[in-house]
Amino acid sequence: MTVNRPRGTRDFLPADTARRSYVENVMRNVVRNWGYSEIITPTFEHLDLFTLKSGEGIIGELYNFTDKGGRDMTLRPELTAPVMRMYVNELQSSPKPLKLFYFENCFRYERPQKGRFREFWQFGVELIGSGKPDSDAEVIALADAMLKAVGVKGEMKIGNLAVIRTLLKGLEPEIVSKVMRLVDKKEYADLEALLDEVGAEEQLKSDLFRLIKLEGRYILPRVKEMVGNIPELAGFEKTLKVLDAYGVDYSLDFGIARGLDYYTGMVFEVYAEGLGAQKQVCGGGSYQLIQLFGGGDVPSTGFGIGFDRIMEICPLEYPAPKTLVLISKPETHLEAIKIAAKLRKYLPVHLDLMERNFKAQLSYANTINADYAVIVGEKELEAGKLTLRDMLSGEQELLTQEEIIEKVSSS
RNA sequence: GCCGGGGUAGGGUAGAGGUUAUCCUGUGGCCCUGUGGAGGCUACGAUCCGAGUUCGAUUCUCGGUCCCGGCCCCA
Repeated sequence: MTVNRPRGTRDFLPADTARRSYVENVMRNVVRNWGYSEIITPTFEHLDLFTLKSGEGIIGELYNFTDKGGRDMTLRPELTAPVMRMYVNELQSSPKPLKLFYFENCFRYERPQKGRFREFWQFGVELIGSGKPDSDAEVIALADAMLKAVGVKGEMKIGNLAVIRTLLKGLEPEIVSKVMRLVDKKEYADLEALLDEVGAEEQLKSDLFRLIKLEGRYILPRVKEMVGNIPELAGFEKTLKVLDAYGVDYSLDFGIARGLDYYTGMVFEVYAEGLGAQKQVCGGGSYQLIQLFGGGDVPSTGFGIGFDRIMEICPLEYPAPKTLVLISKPETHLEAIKIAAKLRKYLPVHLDLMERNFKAQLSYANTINADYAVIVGEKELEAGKLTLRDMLSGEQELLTQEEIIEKVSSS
């Protein structure tokens, strides 16, 4: 009987893993240079943490379980809630703004398809404690910088929920939720039907449709005509000015309407081509979640990047380090081990572990695509040197260990 | 949860209701104990699972499962 990997999970082979961790570190370097600190939260949490945030309805999409103490638990489906929980538990009195990032696996019980797995990785950022325009702008610019650093070209769309909420303030809360869902899905026919059904005013209808069809970078004046000069727009305008200074390319879209109540103002999404039905590679915005978890009234802004989708379209290749294979004979094998120990301080070194003969060791070096073979034979040891063979050109020269390290490192 | 297309060695494939199920590649060993990539020999290695039809099923039928894509959902 063979046991297969669970549905929706993946094995990452050595080459995949090397590339993934390379790209991951490119992204890490960007966020670190923006002054963000990495955190790690538990792989599983109390089920309540997520039902509190997203409602009981998400249980169907969670990998939840009851532990041996009878507690309802779940593998984490995302990291914003855990980070907020961590904040409330341990970080409330730390200096603001608090700038955190994470790179972790998440689990969702969903039907796998292109760009969607049951175990997937999220790279995310949370900026806690500031609701100022500059903070919103920094988070957007950081997402933009991270995507650029890994060579992903996407379309950045920015919106602000205050606009559509102002427009809809005369409607019942549950109607507002329905409207926002339809807006987000761009189902305009259903939207019109719903508005007629609830007897919305003509003015509201025409404004709403105008609003969600507005596109581009310079549509704010027309938005103001509809909702007036609400204070949120002043801040939003400032955010956009900062983004211009950062040189971020974006377009505005007030049809981004994440239905969940804790999104308060700015929202943004990045879409990329080449991903089939799952085009969104990044989503974020400003939100209020901390009160929900028992903390104070602390504004936050954050985003999550779907790392697996990034890997699908990211053009970066892993620059493999130069690799050596030491080739020895039975008489020189122990000496080769001593030499390997020294060389390994600088370079990846392979040694024969299968008692192969000279020729087979060289053949192994070829098979694994080693860059160099280092021959540790009697002749070399007598001379106090080693033969370095370039596996590509076949050229050989007699060198000291130091010369080998120097030559290989600089090639 | 729903719809469509698939599943033959580690990877890629061919075939056929019937004797030992192809071929390529891979990996180990040998030819070959100080010079790899070629070649030869050799070993390893597969019909997704279950039920049904049949004298006989890997092939046909049904169910399951997994993979791929789409819908729904997307915190």
